[in-house]
Amino acid sequence: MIPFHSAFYSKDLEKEEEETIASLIRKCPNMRLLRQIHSHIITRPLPISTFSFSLSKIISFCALSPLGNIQYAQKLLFQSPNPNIFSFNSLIRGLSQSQITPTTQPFSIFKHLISRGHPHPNTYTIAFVLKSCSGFEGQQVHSRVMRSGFASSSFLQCSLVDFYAKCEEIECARKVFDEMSERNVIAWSVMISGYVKIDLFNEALGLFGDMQKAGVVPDEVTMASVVTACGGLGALDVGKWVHAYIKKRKIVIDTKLSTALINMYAKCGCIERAKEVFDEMHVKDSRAWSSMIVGFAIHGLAEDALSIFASMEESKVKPNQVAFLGVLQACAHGQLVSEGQRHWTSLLESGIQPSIEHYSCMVDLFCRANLLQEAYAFIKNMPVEPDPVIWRTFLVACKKNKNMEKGELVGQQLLKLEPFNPENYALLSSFYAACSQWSKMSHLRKQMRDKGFKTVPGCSSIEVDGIVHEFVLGDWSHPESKEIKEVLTDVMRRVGSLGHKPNVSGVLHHVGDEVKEEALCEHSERLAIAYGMLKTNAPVVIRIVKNLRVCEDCHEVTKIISKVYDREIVVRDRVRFHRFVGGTCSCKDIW
DNA sequence: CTAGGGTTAG
Repeated sequence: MIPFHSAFYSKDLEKEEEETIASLIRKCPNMRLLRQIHSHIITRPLPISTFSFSLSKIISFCALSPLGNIQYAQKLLFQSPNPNIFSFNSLIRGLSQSQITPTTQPFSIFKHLISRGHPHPNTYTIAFVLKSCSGFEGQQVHSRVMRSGFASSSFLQCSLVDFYAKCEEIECARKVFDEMSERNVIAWSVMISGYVKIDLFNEALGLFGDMQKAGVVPDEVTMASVVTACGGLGALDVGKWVHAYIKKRKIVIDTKLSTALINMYAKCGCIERAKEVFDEMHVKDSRAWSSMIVGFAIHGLAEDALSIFASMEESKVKPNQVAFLGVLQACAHGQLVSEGQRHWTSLLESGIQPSIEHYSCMVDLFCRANLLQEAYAFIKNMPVEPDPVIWRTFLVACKKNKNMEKGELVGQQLLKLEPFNPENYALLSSFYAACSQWSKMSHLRKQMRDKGFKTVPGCSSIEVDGIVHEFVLGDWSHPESKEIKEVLTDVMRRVGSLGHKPNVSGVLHHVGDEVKEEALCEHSERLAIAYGMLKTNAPVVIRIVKNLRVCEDCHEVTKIISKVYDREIVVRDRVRFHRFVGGTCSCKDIW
C-alpha cells in the first residue's frame, strides 16, 4: 500500500492509490485478506471518491468472485453511507448468478433503488436484473425501460428479447425484436435461440433465412442454435448444408458448436458423421462426451456407447449425469442388464444424485429384458416416487408380456396419477387389446369419448429435395396420394407373398381383422416410406421422422421392404432410431 | 460491470 499524507494528495496520487487498491483486490486470494483491505480503506483518511471507488471494488469482489461471499457483499453495501450504482450492479449480478437461493431478490433491490431515487439505475443494472426476473417482474422492468431514456439501448433490447424468450412468451419477444431499429448479430441470435428453446425449429430456420437476407453475418453462437434446430427437425439435408455453410464461411467451430453438430447428426440418423465431428474436436468436455454417448445410445449401438464412456473415464473427464444417463440408456436398449447394473453402481459411487430419469432408465433396462419382477422390485425400492413415464414403461412391458395382473394394477395407478392424459388411456386400452380383454377395452374407450379425449395422431415426415413432407395417420390429402397408394398396394402384395401375416394387435378398434389390416396400411410411417420409395431410388437412404413409436406390424413390414426392395430405411422414433437394412433392424426388435 | 450458443428417461 502506498503511504501518503493527505496534505500532498493530488489527482495523480489519487488515481495511483485507486489503481493499487483495485489491483490488490483483483489478486486477493481469500476473504480474510479482503477484510484486511477493507479495514485499511476505512481507517485511512482517503478522499471520498477514492473511498467510494475502493468500496465498490470490494463489494464487487465479494459479490462476484468464486472466493467471495454474497451475504457479506450485501451487508457492506447496505452499511455504507453512499453506495454507487456500480456496487448495486455487482450485488444484483452476484445475486442472480448465485446458486444458493438469495434472501434478497435482485428485483426488490431494483425497486428499492427506484423508490429511494438514487443512485440511478443504468443499463447495466437493468440487464442484470432481467436475468433473474419472473415474468411479472420483467414486464414491470420493461415498462420502466420504455419510460426511461434507455428504450433505444441495443443491449437492453436484446436483454428483453432474451427475457421474453426465456419466459416462453415468444410473441412478446418477437414484438420487441421487430420494433428494434437496428438488429445486430446478437439480436438475431437471441431471437433464433428463443424459437429453438420452445421447439419452434421451422421458425428458427426461417428467421435464419431472414437474417441472411438482412445481410447480418452469423457467428458460431448463431450457428449453434441453427444447428440445434436442424437436429430437432431431423432434417439431415438442411443440417449438412448448414455444416457446409459454417465451414465455407470459416466460422469458428468451438466446443459448443461441435457439440451441437454431434447432436444434430445423431438426431438426424447419421451417427457416422456425428463421430467424425467428435473425433475432430481438440478439447472434449463432459457435454461433448455425453452427446456422443447419447448419440450411440439412441442408435442402439450399445457397445460403442460403452467403449466411448470408458474412453471418457480414461481421458480424465468426469462423467456428468447426462453421460450416465446415456450409458444406462444404451444398456437398456441393448439388453445389457449386468453392464447396466454395473454402471448404476458406479453412478451411485460417483456421488451424483440419481435423477428420476436415471431411475427410469434402470426400469427400462429390466423391462426391455422382460425382467418384470426385477423392474417392479426396483420401482418399489426407489427412494423417489415413480412418475408417469416410469409407470408407462412398465405398462408397455406388461403389454408385451401379456401380464394382466401387474398391468392392470399399474394402469389404474397411472390413471390416478395423471387422469387427464389421453396417452394413458390409449396405452391402457392397447394393453387390454393385447391381453384380449375386449370388454375392458371398450369400457375404457367409452370413458375416453365421454371425457372428450383425443389421442395424438401418428405423424411421420420425410425430406425430399429439401422439402419436408408430413403424413398423418389415415390422411390421403397429399397431392400424390394416388401414386402413394399404388406403391403401398405393391408393397402389401410382395410382403404378403413372403408369408407376412399382419399383426393387428396394435390396432385399437375392436372391429373385423380386414378393417384392422387396412388401418395398418394407413399408418403415417407407411405413407412416408411409400412416398420415399416413390420419389427416390436406391442407394438413397429413406429417412423418416415419427412423433410416436413405431407399431409392431409397421416394424415387420419395414424390415421386409428393406430386403425385397433393397432400400436402406432409417426411422427416427419418438425415443430412438431404427435402421432397416437387408431385412433386419438395428434395434434387434427391442424397442 | 451489459446482450446470444452445446448433452438430459418411456
